[in-house]
Amino acid sequence: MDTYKLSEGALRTIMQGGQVDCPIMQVLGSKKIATISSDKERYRILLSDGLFHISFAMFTTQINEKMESGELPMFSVIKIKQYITSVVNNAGRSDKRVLVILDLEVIASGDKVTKKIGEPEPLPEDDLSNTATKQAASKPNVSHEASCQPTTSKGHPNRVTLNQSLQDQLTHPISSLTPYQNKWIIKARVTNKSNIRTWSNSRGEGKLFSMDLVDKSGEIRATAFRDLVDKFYDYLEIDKVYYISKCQLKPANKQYSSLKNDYEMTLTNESIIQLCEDDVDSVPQTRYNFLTVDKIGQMEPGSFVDVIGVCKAVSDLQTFQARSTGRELKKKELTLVDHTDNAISVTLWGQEAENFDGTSNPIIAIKGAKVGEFGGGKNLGTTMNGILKVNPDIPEAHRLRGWYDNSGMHKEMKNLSARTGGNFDTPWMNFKEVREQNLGHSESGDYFQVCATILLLRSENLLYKACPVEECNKKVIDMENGMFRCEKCCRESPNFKYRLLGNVNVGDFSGNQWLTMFSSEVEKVLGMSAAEVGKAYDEDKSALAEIANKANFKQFVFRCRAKYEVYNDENRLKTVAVRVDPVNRKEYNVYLISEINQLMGN
DNA sequence: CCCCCCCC
Repeated sequence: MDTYKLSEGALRTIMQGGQVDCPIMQVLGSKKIATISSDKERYRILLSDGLFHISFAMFTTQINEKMESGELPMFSVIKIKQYITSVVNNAGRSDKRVLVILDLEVIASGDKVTKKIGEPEPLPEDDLSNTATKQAASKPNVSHEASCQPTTSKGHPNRVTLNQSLQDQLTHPISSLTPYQNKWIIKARVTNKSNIRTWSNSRGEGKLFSMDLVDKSGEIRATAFRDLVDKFYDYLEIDKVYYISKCQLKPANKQYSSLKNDYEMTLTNESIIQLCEDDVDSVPQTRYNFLTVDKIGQMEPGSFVDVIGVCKAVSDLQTFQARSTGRELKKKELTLVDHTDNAISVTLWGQEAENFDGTSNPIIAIKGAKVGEFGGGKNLGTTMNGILKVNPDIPEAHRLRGWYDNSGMHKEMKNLSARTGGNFDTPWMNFKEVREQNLGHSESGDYFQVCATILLLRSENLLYKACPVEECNKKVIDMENGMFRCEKCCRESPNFKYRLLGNVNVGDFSGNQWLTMFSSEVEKVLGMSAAEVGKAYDEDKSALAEIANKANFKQFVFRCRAKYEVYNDENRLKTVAVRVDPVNRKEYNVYLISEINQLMGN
């Protein structure tokens, strides 16, 4: 069996705050850590250097994935390529230093090693204690904090006087930040900064802004509220690099953020932000996680993606009223294509739409575009949190430029935004909204869906004899000689099929409406086939009234098409329930909750 | 503590 040499004694050096390059260690075990909220799982690692072992090593999120995929079974020998130690406040007890592993290489899988190497003992408490760690950490912490006082004099920020190695030792990668330890300093670039926005709702009111922070290891969103807006907004400038410390971390709400981080930060009164002008080129610009256009077809509406493509076409600026708020909206729609030969429609809004110049087919990179769905096709839209760059100087952009100019411009593209014709996105309405919105004037009719109760299903004309020809459902004329004539097919036949015609008044809390329904939908309402209704009628001519009555006060979701039609020289609104379904409570509640939220101003 | 981001 192979033997592996561990870096004996390295843990003592590291846990006292010292540096060891690429130590070799063995994983002796792991334990899932209980985490707050729905946060991803984290592991606490039992780690040995052959001489000592510690039980409070942690991995960053990326390495957690290795843990979950089984790449790091017990007894694995690893090379630790990058790590930091952090002092955590141990709930009032003495502070504790933890080892956070940022990058590692598996030297040998535990399946191969199969046993513990050496006879490691627990690293003595003395080497972990408050005094030892404070001694190791106090000097840089003190000197650094002294140099990181916030300054309001924009033109003359205090110079950071630390030498480079000290800074590197002090600066933590963004990817290592967690809510479980709070003594960190990051060196990060502000890649995006929102406008100052005010809010007012049932929980209070105030103002805020947020920004995106980026370093070599990752990215995170930070938000400042109320008076901290005044304190920091002007000082923080897009594209500049800052030392930042003492912010509060909390799980990120993925619904609202496209950044690749499980956490986001909130600035507090203790937060320290200091402009950094040393070695800023080592801090990257915008971090993209580009998805090729073809992949966007599989994305859920509401999710965020980073995308890069060629602007193949752009619409004129369009202005219209928002149906919900009545606000005037401006948009421009551009068609983005890439080397996968797929195209997708991207909507730009407001100022961004007005300023956008799509001539000469520029390359467009968007960080944090929101995926939408319309008519069964997918589309993208920019949001306030996203970043749009025209002709960015990055390799992906140069590659696309070459592709498009050489061959891409002549290619036929698959349009992911094409409507598939399904009844997607039919808006929910109540009858008051139906009345007020004066529907029915468009060429193809206006669609809406309503959850309503049947007030009256008319038994008159509920049943009719129809042409037996498969695709022909025309009412036949009883020739009174055993034959039935279809005017549409111009032929007589000895038989017919029964069909139903729904003439129904349905209502909700806000009003009621007469609808017509085709046979298939009346069958769903009655829970009987047309043939069954016909049979009951043949046996007892008065059966229809009773059958129709049974439908009353039942509740359904009616998917309706409203359209004005000329009838007897009169233009009247006809509303057809093209689909009737039992109420899907879960789906309907999503709509009701969104209505409630809107009423609450959330 | 926000999180509205719209339309066909």
